Amino acid sequence: MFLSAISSSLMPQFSSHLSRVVLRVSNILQLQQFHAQLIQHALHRHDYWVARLIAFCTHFHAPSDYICRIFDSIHQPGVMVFTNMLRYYSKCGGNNEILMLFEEMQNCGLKPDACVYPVVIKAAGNGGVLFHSQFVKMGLDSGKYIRNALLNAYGKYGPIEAGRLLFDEMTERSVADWNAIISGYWNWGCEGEAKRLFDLMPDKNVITWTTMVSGYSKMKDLENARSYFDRMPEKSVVSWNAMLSGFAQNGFSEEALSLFNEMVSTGVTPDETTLVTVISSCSSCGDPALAESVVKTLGDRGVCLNPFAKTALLDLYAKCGRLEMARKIFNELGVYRSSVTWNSMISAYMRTGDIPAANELFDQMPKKNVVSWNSMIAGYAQNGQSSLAIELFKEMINEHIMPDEVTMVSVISACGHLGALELGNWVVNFINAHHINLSLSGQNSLIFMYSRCGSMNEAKLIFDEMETRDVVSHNALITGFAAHGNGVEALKLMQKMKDEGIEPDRISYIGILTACSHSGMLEEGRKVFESINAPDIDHYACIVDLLGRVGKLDEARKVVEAMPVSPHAQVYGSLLNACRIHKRVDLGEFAANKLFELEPENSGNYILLSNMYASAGKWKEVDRIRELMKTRGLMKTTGWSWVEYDRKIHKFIVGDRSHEQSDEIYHTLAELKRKMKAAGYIADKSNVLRDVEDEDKEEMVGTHSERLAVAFCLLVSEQGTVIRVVKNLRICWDCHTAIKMISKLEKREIIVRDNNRFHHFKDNKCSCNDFW
DNA sequence: TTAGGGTTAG
Repeated sequence: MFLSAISSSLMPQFSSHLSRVVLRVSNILQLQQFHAQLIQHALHRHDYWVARLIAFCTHFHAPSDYICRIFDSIHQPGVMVFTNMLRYYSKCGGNNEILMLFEEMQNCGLKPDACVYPVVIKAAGNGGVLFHSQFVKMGLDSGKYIRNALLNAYGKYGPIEAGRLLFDEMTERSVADWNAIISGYWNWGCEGEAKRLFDLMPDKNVITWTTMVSGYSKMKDLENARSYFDRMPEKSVVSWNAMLSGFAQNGFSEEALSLFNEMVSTGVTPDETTLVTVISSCSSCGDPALAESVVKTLGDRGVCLNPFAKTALLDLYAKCGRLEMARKIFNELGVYRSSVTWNSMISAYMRTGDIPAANELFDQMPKKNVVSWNSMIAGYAQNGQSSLAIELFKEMINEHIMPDEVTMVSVISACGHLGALELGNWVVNFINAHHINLSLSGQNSLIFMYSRCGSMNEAKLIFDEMETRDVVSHNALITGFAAHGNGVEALKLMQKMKDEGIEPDRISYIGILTACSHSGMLEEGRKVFESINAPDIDHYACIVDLLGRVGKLDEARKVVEAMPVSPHAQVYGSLLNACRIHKRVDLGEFAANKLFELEPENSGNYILLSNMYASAGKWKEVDRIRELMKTRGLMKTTGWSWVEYDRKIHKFIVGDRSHEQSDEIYHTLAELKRKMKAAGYIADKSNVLRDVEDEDKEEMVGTHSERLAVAFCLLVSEQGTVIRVVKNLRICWDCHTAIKMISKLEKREIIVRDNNRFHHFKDNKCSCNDFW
């Protein structure tokens, strides 16, 4: 029957025989027999028959190299062969091949069939609309399918207004045209116009309704999505899938699973896409057993796992900690791995902290996309490798991969962890220059970054300018106030968030209590602590710290002894620190002994105790602790000190001479020493200079690297500017004294970060109110 | 031979 449409001039002499063969082709084997017949009759280069052959290949999913061989064997393909090749590539998503073939076809002087244009427009992506004016000139713009393809291109890539103009000009509009423009409006977030056209549309079909469901889902308006879904005159499996993914992608995985049950009990047969969404929902619920049972049940009904579903399953196993199962699927997928498969496996390794394995896959990955880079950058950041995260971000830019908001959240957060403000500011400029829009989580990360870098004014500015704020936004700012010892602002913010109807969570309370503690606000802190519904162990650590810092050491000890849960190291750490400040050796020894039981390997605790003895002038005890550390093999653990300068992080360690400006740094240090001597800072009980001369002791108190960092800052910074010493600068007693003196000698303000806390040194004074 | 649904990163 289909042969009757072919003009007789194209019919070769054996056509009647072949037509019988053609009619019998119903699988790939018969297709090959048909091919053999063509060769036998020397028709394997004839345009019409080869075109038929390619159409069969497309229909029966013949391997691509088989089809390419057929195409390549024709020296001068005609319009029909080209057309069917284009259709083949259209079916398997070979957009580049379509554009190349289309060009080749024109170069050969062949006039493409009108049916080719919609395929080419679709394949051209955002370039599809460029054909529009060409079609107008050629008089092709009245073609039904061409106009629909153009409408789709405008809907997907914009400008949507141009699509609307085309739509309005049309005298006859098909259902597909209406659907295309409505879908286009959803794509551009124009809910009002999408709804208006939906209401105006005369004959809506199931696709129209489904477009509305997925449109509202994408706008996170699940109430309306569900309402349209419930009102649909008929539902297809795609409609169910749209509603399912609406729930799944907006974090309502349990609702998705219950809708899936409803779908099955209604008698709708799920397809492979359903399976993908359901597996992903099981993954969010942390329920691999459910996913396995669904896979099995649907498998029994003939629904199989396509590469999408297999990737979803891989991700499920990865997230449930079954890495070997995930890797097995990854290996089995072979050529069917997509970039999503690779990315999922990379982040699986990063999640378990296996950076080398993630790195290996990243290097092997054939086509990296922005998510691949984001997975790596976030992975580094989450594994405490902030500097490497930033290095990778720079590499990404060098490779001309455009970062998105997700990239920036990781990078901003990495800058925050490093306390690298200059770098942070550069990142903010980058975001502005490239018009990267920051959502709530992006703005929250900015507040975190500025707070960690000590720029509270900037942090507040971001906070104040935000349209909506959540508990994380408030916590980021409260934690910043806490680090700066600003209890008043922290308490104000707590009240403000309550007024806005946002209930403080455990993190908020830790921040507020810390702020009170660093400001010496005993009564306010007590009140807050008493108001917490069920204070946890960290809240206890905060109140112990507060009581200890203000000198209520016995009360602090009573709280520790009366705690409903057994205290962790942080609780005893706070107590020991308080004992150091107030020189309460007896209680300090009690706390230290508890700490040595809980964390025998943590050299910081020994240093804290040693510093307590030092502040009390008990030098014999200081030496005893040093010996203890030596016998326990804890002398090697010396931290790096990091300084941010000119958007680079400079690292220093004890006895370090690896820095390229080492000579100048040591020279500056010696100069400082000379100035201090001249200013009379020699013979007092401070061990500042003693440490500089005694390498052994330096290692114990770990201040040499810090002083190198300070010397570096002095070296590179302009007179009078703020010096920013970042990360790992544990300010022990002598270092604190040293920086105070430096600030006076050099007449500058020095800002030093001590873990989460900032110290502003100016004119031999420090902003903190500890009793140093 | 047109229009609706899918997996990954913060």
